[in-house]
Amino acid sequence: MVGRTIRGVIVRERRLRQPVPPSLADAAGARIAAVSRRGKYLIVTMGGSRGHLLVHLGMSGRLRVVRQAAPFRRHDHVAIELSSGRQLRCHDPRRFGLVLPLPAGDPLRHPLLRGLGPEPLSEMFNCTVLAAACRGRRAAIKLVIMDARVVVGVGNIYANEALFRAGIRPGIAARRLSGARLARLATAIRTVLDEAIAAGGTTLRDFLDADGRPGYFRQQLFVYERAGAPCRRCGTTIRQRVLGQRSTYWCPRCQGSA
DNA sequence: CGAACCTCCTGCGGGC
DNA sequence: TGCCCGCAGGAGGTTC
Repeated sequence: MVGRTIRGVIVRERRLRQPVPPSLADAAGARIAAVSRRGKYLIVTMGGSRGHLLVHLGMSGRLRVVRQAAPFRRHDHVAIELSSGRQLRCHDPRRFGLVLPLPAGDPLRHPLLRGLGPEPLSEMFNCTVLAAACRGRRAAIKLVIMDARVVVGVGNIYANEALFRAGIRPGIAARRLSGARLARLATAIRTVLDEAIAAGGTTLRDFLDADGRPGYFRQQLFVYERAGAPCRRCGTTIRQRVLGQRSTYWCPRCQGSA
């Protein structure tokens, strides 16, 4: 997309997580200067102080670049027409996603991005930061690492998997964990994300990347969606419960003894 | 302030 | 076969 010009914007469904504002049409004529990311938010920066487009895929969102004439499919809500003769299609059955124009200036000052914690694969995220976030907190450790103010990018799959690798039970109060165990956890978060990215992500049902390919990290999951199955490390039956309204999986033997 | 709970929405698989 | 129920990758918001 970088270097292309936005010829026009087609909005077929405005009712996303936030309504798509009519001003999105003002992007027409702008050149795409850069595409970046903060947490799970995508940022399309337009040249000439034309501002940015903030995109989030929610749970079911998908971005595809297709030829201009490709027929619209159900749940293709927004299309960005590019000077290449192709369109960026925003497809999102559940409509938990977001397409929002942002004014020129630092997009990180926007309310949705301002309070975000460090990127997990950057130097800014380490055991010291994690320990500070856990100090005094009675919340379950899984909820803490899924809190975007603490660290971004750790969704339900990778929270479960990182806790398994660190040998930590998901429901334990964050403040009860020693610095040494939190150091293991910080490392596990980075490792699991690195490996998942290398595998192209995790396709559970319908995830496809921008080129339409699935991800293969599912084959490397130790606990997620494995309730009742034997632990890959010790054979103990994987357990499941709900924590913060999200499915939570753990091996009672590999993850703590308490 | 933290913690618990709710909400948005469609699709799919399982049970009956 | 068809219907109902529960659950699903996120995350901002409300209430106490």
